[in-house]
Amino acid sequence: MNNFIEFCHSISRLDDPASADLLKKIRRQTFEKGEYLLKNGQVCSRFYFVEHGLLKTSFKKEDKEFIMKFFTEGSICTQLESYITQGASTYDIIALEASTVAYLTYSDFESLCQLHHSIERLYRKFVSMAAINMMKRISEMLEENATVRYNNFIREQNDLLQRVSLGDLANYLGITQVSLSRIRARK
Amino acid sequence: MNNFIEFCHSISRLDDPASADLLKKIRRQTFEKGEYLLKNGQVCSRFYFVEHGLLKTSFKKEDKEFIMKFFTEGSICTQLESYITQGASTYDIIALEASTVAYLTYSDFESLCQLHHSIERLYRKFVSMAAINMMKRISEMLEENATVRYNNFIREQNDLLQRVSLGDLANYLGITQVSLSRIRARK
DNA sequence: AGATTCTTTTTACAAATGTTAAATAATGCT
DNA sequence: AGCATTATTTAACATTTGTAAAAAGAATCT
Repeated sequence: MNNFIEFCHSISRLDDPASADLLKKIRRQTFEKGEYLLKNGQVCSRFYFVEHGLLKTSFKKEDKEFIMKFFTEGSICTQLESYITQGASTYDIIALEASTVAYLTYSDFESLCQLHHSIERLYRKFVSMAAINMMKRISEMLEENATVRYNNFIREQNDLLQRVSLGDLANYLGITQVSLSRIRARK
Repeated sequence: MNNFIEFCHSISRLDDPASADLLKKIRRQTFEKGEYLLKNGQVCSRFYFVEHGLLKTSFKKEDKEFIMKFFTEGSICTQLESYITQGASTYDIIALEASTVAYLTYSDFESLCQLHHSIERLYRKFVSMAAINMMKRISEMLEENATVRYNNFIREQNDLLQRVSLGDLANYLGITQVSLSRIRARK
């Protein structure tokens, strides 16, 4: 499922006028590998959907990078805090592969929500999905050590393992690359 | 702010009919210290708001307990995943102090969302707030070690420190009580 | 191919956290 | 008050993870 409007329909029923209005507002853009969709300090003014490619949201602290999330084809990709509050982001969004994204601007999406109850509901469900995913991540970080987290990752996102550098994977798991390398060695 | 309906108004504008309908559906209940609002395996069928008291959501794994969140006066208290999916919860919700909560049942809240666009928007904002909070928690777990997380906790929730056992605090921080005790000792 | 750069692994040592058990302190009960 | 229970701290040792530096391996470029 890498078509935004189809994805929306699969998440929540949209009446025809809503669907038509939504379709009119969807924009599209492509990014090269390494390009920034959002830079630390900017406001995230777009609600992205990944059609092709792979991206990450991350932030840096004292030369160390931490990755909040990878975004693959068929997933919503936004820096939620900045998007919701329309405040400066502390995160980047960076293309890890050449990527094409569909997006709605913040003001378009907000207008659509005002105009169409069914789009407001769609948005509600998007955020609900994001919240559930984050809760799972928190649980996993609480209860499992890095070895288990790594094994969970290769079990649940084996495809990603092929596409993400081990450095980035370590930054996502919250350990150093050296530590990840160690974990991989003893198996 | 420990009145549910006022809290709702403070989050998102509600038109009068919506506000009136919402008010009609709000129920109230009190719990003794130690009582369960939700047990692992049950479906979370209520959307709680804490008027007085203190609660936690937690889960157990191999005798170890992990705490997802504390809920104080004036905050939403729900096991979001179970509530949203209406599936069995893997978490408990437990009163840490005698507590009184206001709540909406799932079916009432869903009906209200169908009926009133402004309540759908309110719900959207509730979930957005929850998502932002969880994202902050994830960042903190990624970038800070237990000592810093403990110091952040006493800085940002010093009131809670007085009300929560150190065991529970350790379970929230994701470390053992022994380790927390050590952190507290060296200061 | 050779040179360069980036990624990953390895090594050695330091620091943080976990585990188990015991000791101490605090709380609640009768 | 005295007893029992629970919460917290301390100690000793094991394991995990971090740090820094070097080595090995892969990818890129000309």
